[in-house]
Amino acid sequence: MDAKSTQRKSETGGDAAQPRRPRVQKDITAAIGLDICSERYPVGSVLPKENDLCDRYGVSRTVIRESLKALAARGLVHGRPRIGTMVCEKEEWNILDPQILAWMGPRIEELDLLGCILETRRTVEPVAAEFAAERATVQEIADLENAWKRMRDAGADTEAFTRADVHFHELLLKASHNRVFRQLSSIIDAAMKYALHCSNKAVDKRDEALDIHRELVEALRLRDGAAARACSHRMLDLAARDLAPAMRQRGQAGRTHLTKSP
Amino acid sequence: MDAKSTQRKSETGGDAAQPRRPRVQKDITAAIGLDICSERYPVGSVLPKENDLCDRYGVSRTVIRESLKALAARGLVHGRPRIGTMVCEKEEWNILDPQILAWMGPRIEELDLLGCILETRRTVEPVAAEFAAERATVQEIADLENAWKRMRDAGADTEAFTRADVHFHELLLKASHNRVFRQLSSIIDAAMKYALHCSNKAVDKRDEALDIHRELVEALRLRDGAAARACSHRMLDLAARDLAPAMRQRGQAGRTHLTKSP
DNA sequence: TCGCATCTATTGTATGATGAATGAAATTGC
DNA sequence: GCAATTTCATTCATCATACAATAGATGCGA
Repeated sequence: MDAKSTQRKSETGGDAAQPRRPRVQKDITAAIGLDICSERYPVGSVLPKENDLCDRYGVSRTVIRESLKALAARGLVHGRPRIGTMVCEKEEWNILDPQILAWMGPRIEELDLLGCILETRRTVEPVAAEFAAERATVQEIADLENAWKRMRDAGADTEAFTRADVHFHELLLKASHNRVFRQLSSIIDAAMKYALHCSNKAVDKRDEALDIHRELVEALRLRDGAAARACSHRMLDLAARDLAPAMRQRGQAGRTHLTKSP
Repeated sequence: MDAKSTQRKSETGGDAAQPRRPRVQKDITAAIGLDICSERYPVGSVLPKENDLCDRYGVSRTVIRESLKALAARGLVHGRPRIGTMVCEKEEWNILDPQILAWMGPRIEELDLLGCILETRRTVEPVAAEFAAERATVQEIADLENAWKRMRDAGADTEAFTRADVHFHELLLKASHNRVFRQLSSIIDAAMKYALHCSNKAVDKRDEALDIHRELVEALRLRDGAAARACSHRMLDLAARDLAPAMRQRGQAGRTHLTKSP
């Protein structure tokens, strides 16, 4: 009697013969976003007018417009009345957005994400650690320890390890009790995941990282700001070392800043 | 026969006798946002269901929904099916958003914006200055100098001075050629305006600030990273000094970090 | 041919209606 | 009496359509 309860057809890519108003905006957004990231619509070009896009994708203008709005919010396109919707310069793209990272696929490497994320971490994390040492609540410190335990227990599961690692650094920024840092955390979240994933590929180096993470939690517990800061620096030195090959292999990468510990 | 061509009435604020579908979404969004920020809809409460809001404001449900979506994007509210739209905790609010700052009005002070903005600047700006010293293009340095000149020529016009000041710091972050810093710049832009406005209220202290800004441009021109960093530190010491009264007058403010120069 | 007003195509904003999803309350089965 | 199920009100997503505003194209007169 539950023939009706089994109607959870979530066939995202399928065409299906049941034209019952499926949820398509995500797909349309992804399709256009993908076409932009793959330079099928090159930077500076104007994409087809909205009505043509409606025909091409077989949806109403509402959906097209919502999709374009979503892309505009990510800095991919910029619409002007009567002119059309133009693809923005890559400089304008919000490359920290998880969707864009997904749409870029392997081409992420062209963006020098690893470099600027590492620079940002070097700038912010030690300070955040120091702040956290005096401001974090016991609950927040406990949460950090739990995240550390999940890293420890991840075993060979690189995905799980990275997930816990990202969560750890997210919690650390939140524990700094600075609203801007906190917001920064959610902004760079997706990029952090990518960066940490690259760091963590070398399984044999994870024990070392694990130790430093634990030491950091210990420093917070002792309310020792200087020690927390130092831990953070060592952690980043480690990350820089592990990332060096991945970054060197494509030249660029800002000078010496990535490996020095001031 | 051209009675139709003279219909360019763009009276934004007026009521007008020809109510032919005015543009109202901005106003509705502001009205609800204002009601939330003034705690007429307290944190945690559920605001009226969409149809009631339609009646109350006399617009279609589409407008209400777009407005709620805009508020949700700012972290003010969070809607769930069947439940309704709930006002989020203040912690969730994106207090860096220009609109929210405007809606908060004088109550901005409750948010400790000055403190966390200053902390962030202390963390990021010196590093950005150092990066800029080696990476900025000559054009970018020239732009910075132009911003400085606009500060110098602002005279008694505090608004113009602050505008140029904000622009200067925005350009500095962009000149660091780090995409995360660059993005940070646009995110904290509105809050910077507020913070610098507070700093710049004391007209007699502006000459000092002006000098340091010029020195920073000079350091960039000489590609002297250490000097640029030092300038930035002194600039922030100055800002901290000028903000001290505004911040002290309402307790709080994170410990010692705001006035020390590491 | 040049400069100005007018026209027109395209994007932007608003409306009402309807299917789809959701979760809490009412109802039924045991 | 309690738990599982159904119902139902409400939000979410889409659609078709109409109106508004704007910038480029057109055309007219001097």
